[in-house]
Amino acid sequence: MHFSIGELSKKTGVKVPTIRYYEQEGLIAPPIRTDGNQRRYQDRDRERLAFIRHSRDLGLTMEAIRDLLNLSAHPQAPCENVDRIAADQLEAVRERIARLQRLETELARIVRSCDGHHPIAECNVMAAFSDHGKCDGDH
Amino acid sequence: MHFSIGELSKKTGVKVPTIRYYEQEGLIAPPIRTDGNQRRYQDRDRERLAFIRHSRDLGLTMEAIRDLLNLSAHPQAPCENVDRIAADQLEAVRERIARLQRLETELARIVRSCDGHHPIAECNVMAAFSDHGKCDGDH
DNA sequence: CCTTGAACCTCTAGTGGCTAGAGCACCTAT
DNA sequence: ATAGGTGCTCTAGCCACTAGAGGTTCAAGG
Repeated sequence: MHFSIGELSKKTGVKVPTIRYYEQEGLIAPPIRTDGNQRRYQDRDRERLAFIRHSRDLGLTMEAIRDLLNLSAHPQAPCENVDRIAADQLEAVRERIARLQRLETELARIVRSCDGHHPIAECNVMAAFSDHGKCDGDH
Repeated sequence: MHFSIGELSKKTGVKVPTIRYYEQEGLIAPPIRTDGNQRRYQDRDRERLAFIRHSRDLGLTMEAIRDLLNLSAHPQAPCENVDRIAADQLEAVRERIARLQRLETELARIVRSCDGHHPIAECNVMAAFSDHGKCDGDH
């Protein structure tokens, strides 16, 4: 029924200090305590923490998660705001992918430009890092 | 010949506080000062800072940049270590892309699963955030 | 009942790579 | 001579934790 922070950690995969941090930040409610001041959790807490964990794994910021948790407190309200948070996150992920792909192209070109057998003074990789003019895009 | 930190900033696109931060971190040498204690830079400093800036734009960590700068102090040494830093960075970028693409797939599926016109209690997006079991991969 | 040691507690500081702000001094143009 | 734009140092803040110190409590075994 009631379990310790270590057990909650094992059940959810969230590290113990992180759980305490989430409590401090108001993402999870302060649980009840034993006479000796140790935290004791219930299934309710486990579900909420699992939600937070999974949302973090999906790349959501703590702010977005906070918004979702607030929204979930009004289960009758329409879910458009929920969906918008997810759509925004998808868009953000797509932008980061696009940016990284430009980087990858550039780095691949740089790596190909040298075989590792020159003195550094004549290394094309070194030259490429020095000089943006040798790049195609703007990254 | 000699120019102020503001001018160096304009020439390189690195913000003034960032230049001071790089100096503090030992990436660039402390420049000479005016009688009134203001920094005065030379072209040499501009080149080094441009190198740092471009390397940062290519996603290198400050540690990797520090390594490159140290290597460049031995221009006769073979460039294999330089090339390895670049190759490692390329590999890191590719891993981040792969991870983000898994995320994108998952998020796209989640976003598609709801049209925004349900009460939150029945929202598939909300359900997907709660429960990793509904996901394909492990992100 | 007592002891052991694993797990818990709070509090502070550190991570990376900057950025913002306070409260001053200086430098250049008029 | 003065105005205001630029410079200086120092401290704190950002995000989302993570690490460590120094102490307390809990559960299992004797």
